[in-house]
Amino acid sequence: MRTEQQGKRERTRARIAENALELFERQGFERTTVAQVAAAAGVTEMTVFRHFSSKEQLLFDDPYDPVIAAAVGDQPRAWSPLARAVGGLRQAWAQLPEPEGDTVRRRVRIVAENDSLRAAAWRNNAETERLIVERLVHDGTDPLRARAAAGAVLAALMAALFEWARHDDHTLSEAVTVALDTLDENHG
Amino acid sequence: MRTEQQGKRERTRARIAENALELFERQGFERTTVAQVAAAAGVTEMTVFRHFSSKEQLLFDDPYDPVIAAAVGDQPRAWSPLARAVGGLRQAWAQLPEPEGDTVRRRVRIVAENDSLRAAAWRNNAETERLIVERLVHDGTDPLRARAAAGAVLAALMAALFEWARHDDHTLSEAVTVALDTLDENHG
DNA sequence: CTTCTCATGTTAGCCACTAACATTCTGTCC
DNA sequence: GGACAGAATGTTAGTGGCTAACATGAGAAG
Repeated sequence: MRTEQQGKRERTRARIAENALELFERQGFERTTVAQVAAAAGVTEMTVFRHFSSKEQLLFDDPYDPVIAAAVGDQPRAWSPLARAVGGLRQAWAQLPEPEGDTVRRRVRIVAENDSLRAAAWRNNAETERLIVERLVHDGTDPLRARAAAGAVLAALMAALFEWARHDDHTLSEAVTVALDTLDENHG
Repeated sequence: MRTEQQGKRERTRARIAENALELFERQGFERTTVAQVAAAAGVTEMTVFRHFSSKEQLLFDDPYDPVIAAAVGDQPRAWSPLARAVGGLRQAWAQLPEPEGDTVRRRVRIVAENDSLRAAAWRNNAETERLIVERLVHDGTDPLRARAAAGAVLAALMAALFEWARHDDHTLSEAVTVALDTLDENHG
């Protein structure tokens, strides 16, 4: 069966990601070398890069969903671009489950504390942003307004993620809700 | 006089930045090597890095102003965090002159077309964002809301910059106004 | 058992970036 | 004008992220 080889691949990938996370927590992202991650996972540097396109991607496993763009499109076309984007995010978020375990939180925490990684997160969002903009423009929104709305909403989302990772006093959903409400006076 | 040495330093710096911009336009950012930039400027690779902390910084000369944070603080404390941030940006922007020459536009154009550089622009904004957040939190705003508002406003600002660089049909001020209005229904 | 495939290893190299030390150039002070 | 101090640049020798080309080894399939 092909399943066994795929299983092996997935296990290797997971092992690399786990070891990377631990090392990053212990010594910091920048002071950790890809060679160290590889060694800790019992693997070659080359293999790390075959599973993760860059060192940063060791922290950005999570697939960022195009579900969001669709949800934005679902909002009433009479609403302002910002209201549609906020509404879309709220709707998309309601469908996603609260993350299990603490892996996500540990990853986000590391990202939140490093300017370069925060920036890298934006590169990771680029595709989502494009999809939202595309959706809004398709429905007649001015491109500039569409980009502004999409960027603003993603900025709020990232603020929520980072703040949630830093403190233990909110669930992720709560943080996202508060952040989005800040952009949308009707609810805040 | 010390002025002559400083003048020399500035001239070298300017020469490097100019040559870099031309090369980036001709061959693209990633396909241009720092060694090429150095050679074009009649200088060593080492010298390039003494003037610019990284290859990216060759495009981010412009000092991002803490004026913005102060302007945010000037807005009525009764307003919502988002309204204060938007108002602050509007006020700060009104003080700054429309950029002369086409250098700024050419730089932004290159940044706008490259995901990595767009991300790098966020790292460049990190300090501004921190200052805005600090200002809002100091005035009693919840940290999460402060971060969301600051991020949203900067996202809108960047959308304006990128859209302005791409097309010739707006002035920068107009683009910024439209982008900020998108976050602020009172004006949009 | 052989053959094909896919994960992994090996080697060699590019490029951004840094550190340590050497050089040249500028302005100053006598 | 000549010795000196300091700043700008050059040289050399790395480290670390990342890629390309080819080699090996272990499972699946006939």
